Amino acid sequence: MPVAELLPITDVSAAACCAPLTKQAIAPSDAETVARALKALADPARVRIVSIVASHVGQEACVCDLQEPLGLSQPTVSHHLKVLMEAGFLTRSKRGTWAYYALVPGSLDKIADLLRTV
Amino acid sequence: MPVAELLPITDVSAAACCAPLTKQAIAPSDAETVARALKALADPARVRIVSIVASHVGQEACVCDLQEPLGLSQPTVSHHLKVLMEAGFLTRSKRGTWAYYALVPGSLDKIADLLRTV
DNA sequence: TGTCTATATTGACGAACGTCGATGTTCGGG
DNA sequence: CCCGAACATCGACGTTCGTCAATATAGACA
Repeated sequence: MPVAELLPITDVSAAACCAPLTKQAIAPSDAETVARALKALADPARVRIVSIVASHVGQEACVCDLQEPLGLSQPTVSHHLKVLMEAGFLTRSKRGTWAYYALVPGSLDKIADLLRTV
Repeated sequence: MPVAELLPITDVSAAACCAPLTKQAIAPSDAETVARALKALADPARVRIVSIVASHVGQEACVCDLQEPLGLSQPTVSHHLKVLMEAGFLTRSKRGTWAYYALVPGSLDKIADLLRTV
């Protein structure tokens, strides 16, 4: 995903307080993408979920692995898992009655790299 | 800041679905710290502010540099700047009538590193 | 002193968020 | 075929968030 894109740079002739640029700022649409990913992680419970999942072998865990350490109700845990899935940090694979959530490899590094280049 | 800390690991004798651990998960208090920092960046306008500030020479810009490209009212811009300051991503230095906001060196790398180790 | 300019603060409002209880759904075992 | 277990979805509630108009503050300059 390209981070530094075209940005409609308005004429810089005006104010006296404005310093010159050294590079292009992030494009608004890319900013929204980054913000959406960060928002998915910007919750203590979800940070812990990602960490707990990553701590298990194979980097996957079922809901029953999460509910007790988090101290949250089962619907709330499922809600957070859904948010993390839709943001691309977790995948779900149902085996029998259990639903196993796995960390998407490189997803955390990807957003971390984006942060560095912002 | 230590990321992998002691975590009250409950007895793992119970369920059949639970996979073993390979490391300790993040401590709840650290998760809250990470989440608080991410929440400060989890907004399109604030991502753009950080990017625009970082794009200027010396990695600093005044409010007048931000208001027009963001397309937000001046109070809203000031509000976002305050949030980013309190989260430790920006500093403020007033020179004359203008307020210059500068990127705190390494603050983005710090949170990026935290994300990798979560 | 008084005015103008740049920025901060306040108060208000609608939208989004985190949480829960209740209910729905799906699967395995008797 | 029915029951129980694991998980998802729904509906509701209180809180937080992003935004703005109005107002306050602080500095530059005449």
